[in-house]
Amino acid sequence: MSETRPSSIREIADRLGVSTATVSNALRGKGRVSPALALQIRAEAETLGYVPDHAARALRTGKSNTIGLLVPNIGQPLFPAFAQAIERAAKQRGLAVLIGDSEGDPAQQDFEIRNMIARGVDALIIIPTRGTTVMPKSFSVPVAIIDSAATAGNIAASDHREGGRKVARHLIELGHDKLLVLAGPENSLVARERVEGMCEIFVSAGIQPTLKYSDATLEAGSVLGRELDLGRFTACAAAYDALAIGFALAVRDRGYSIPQDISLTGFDDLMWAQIVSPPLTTVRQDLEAVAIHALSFVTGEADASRIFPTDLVVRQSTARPSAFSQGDKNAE
Amino acid sequence: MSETRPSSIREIADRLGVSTATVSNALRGKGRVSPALALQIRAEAETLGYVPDHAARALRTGKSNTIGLLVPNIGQPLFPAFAQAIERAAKQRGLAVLIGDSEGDPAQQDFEIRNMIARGVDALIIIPTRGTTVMPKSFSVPVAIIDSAATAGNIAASDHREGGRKVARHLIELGHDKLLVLAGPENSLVARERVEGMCEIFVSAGIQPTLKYSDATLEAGSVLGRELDLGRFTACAAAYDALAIGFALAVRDRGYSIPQDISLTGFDDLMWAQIVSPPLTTVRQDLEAVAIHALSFVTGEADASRIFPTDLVVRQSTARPSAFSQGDKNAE
DNA sequence: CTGTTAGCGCTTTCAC
DNA sequence: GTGAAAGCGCTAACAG
Repeated sequence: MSETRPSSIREIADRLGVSTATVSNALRGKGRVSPALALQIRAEAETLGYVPDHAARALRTGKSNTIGLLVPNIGQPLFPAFAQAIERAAKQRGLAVLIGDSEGDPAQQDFEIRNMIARGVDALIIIPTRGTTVMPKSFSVPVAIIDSAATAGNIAASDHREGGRKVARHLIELGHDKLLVLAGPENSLVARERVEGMCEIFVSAGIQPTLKYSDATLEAGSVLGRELDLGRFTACAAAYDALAIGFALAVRDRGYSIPQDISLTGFDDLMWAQIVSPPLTTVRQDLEAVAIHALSFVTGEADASRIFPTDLVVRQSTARPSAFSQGDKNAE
Repeated sequence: MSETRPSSIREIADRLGVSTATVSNALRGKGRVSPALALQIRAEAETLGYVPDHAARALRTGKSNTIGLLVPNIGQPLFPAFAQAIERAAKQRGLAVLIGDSEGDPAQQDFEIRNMIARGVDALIIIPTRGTTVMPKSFSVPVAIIDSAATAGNIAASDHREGGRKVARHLIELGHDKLLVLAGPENSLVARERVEGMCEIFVSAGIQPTLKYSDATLEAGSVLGRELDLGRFTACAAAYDALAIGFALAVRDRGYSIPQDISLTGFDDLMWAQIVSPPLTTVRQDLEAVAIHALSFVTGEADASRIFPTDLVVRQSTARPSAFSQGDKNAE
C-alpha cells in the first residue's frame, strides 16, 4: 500500500549502469546527454515513479521554488481573492505558495516574515497589516509589498485615490452637496488615499465634507449610522463596503431609505455589495492584475512599481437627492 | 544591506572551536552539552543572526514541518475560514502551510496532491472538490479528508445531517407543511446529507417536500426563485446560504415577502446571512473544531474520525405561516 | 560531555 | 557524451 523509500536518482543510475550526474542531466534536459540514453533514463524514471526530492534540490541549488504570501487576515473578504490570484499565477510558474496570516497583529507579521525566510522561500509577497511598515530592502529575498501608492516600497496597488475621485465625481454629478465621508481607520494608507481622492473633488466643487474615522467593519458602520445626524447629509461615501453596509443597515432601522433619503457608496465591490438592498454603488479593484504584477516583480519578470486603475460600479444605492427629503433643500 | 551568505552551524562551530555536532545539540537542546558551552553557543548564534537552513534539515531528517492544505476554491466563502483555522493551529505546532486551490477541478486536485507530496509535505489536509473521491490510504503521507460523514475516509466533518434535521424541526414547529427544498448539487455528499436530514424529519411528520437540485450559487438560487410556483409552499429550506440568498433576492423582486409569504432557511451561516434582509435563519458549523481535529489527526495527536455538532441560528427569515398568505391555507 | 564521521539526494565543475 | 567527486547544511551514530 504505502511505498517504501521513494526512488532516487541513484537508483535509476544503478539500474542503468550510468552515473547520477547523467541521470540528473537527462531528467532536466540540461547537460549534454545522447538522445537515446536520455530516453532510456526517462523511461526508467517513469516506471520507477521517480519524484525528485525537493529538499535535496533546494539544499543544493539554494532555491526552493516556493514563495511566501502574507496577508493581514485571510478570513476577511478580499484577501482570499488575492490569495487565489497569486496562487494561480504561482502555480503557472511552478512555484508553490506558503501562506501566512498576520491576524492583524504587527508582531505576528514580523514573526511570519522571519519564519518564511528561514523556511527558504525564494520571495515574499506581503499585504501589510494596518499601521505597519515593511522595508523590503532589509530582507535577503525579493519582497513585493501590496498596499497603496503612498506606501514606501509599494510594488503593486490599485489606484485608490483615483477610485475616490470617481466616487466623488459620481456623487457631484448627481447633485449632492452635503457629504458625509466614512473614512475608515486613520492609520490605513489605503483608506487615506481613498478619502483624499474623494475630498480633492469635493473641495474643488466647493463642498466641505464631514469626515468620520472608525474601524473598517460592519459594526463600526452601524454605530455611525445609528448615531449621526442624518438630516445634515444628502450622501454618504464610505471607504469600505463593510462600512457602507453596516451604515445602511443602521440607517434603515431608523426609517431612512437609500437612496431616497441619502445616497450611499462603498469601496471594494465585495460579493456583499450585490446582495444588500439596495445593491451598492462601489469601486472595484482589479485584484488579479495587482496579484500578477506583484508576483512578476519578485520573480524578476517586472522591475517597476505599478498602480492599477479601478472601476466605479454604479448600482442602486445612489440617486439624485430628492428636493424634499431633509431639513435643508438647497439641492437641485 | 543584503546579507552575504547566511551563517551556518559550521561558522559558529569554527568561531568557538567546537564541532558542528555540539553546536547542533546545543541549539536544539537535544544531546548532552555542558550548560556553559550551550550558553556560549547560543550567544554566538544570536550575534551571528544564525537561522537554521530549512532545506538541509528537511533533507537530513526527512521531515519538512510543512503541511499541505488543499481547498476546492479559496475564493468561495467558508474556505478562507477553514484555512485560517488550520493555519493558526499549524503555526502553533511549528508547522507551515502550503496552500493549494483545486479551482473546482478534479484534475487540478490530483495534480496538487502529487505536487505537494513531491514537495515533501509531512501531511495533507484535503477538502475534496465536489464529486471527487480521495483515497487517503494510497498516499505516502498522512491525509485528512474534511467532507461529510458519508465520505469514504472522512476524518473531520460537521454533522450536516443533524443540521438538516434541526432546520426541519424548526420549520415544522412553526407550523409549516408545504416545503420546498433547494437541494444543491446532486453530486455533493455534504448537500445530500443536509437534505436527507431535512427530509427525514419532514417525512416522519407526514410531509412530502419538493426537491430542486442546482448549483450551490447565488445565481442558481435566483433562477429557482424566479421560476418556481411559490404559491405552493409555505417555506423553503436551502442546502446553502448562497442558494437561499439568491432565492430571497428573486422572490422579493416578484413581490413576495419573507417570512410573511414564505419562510426561508439557509445553511453555513456565512457573513452574508446576517446582512441580507431579513437576516437569514441558518445552520452554523464549528469550523475551528473541524480544522483542529483534521490537523490533530495528521499529526498523530488524534486517531479517529470525528463529526462535530452544528447550531441552528434562528433569525428573521422564518416565522409561522400566515393563514391568509397563499392559495391553500391549511396551516394553523 | 564533546568530537568524528557519515551521509540525506541532488547538482555541478571538471576530467576523461 | 559521460563519469567521478565534491559538497549544499544539517543531524544521528558512535567514539573518545
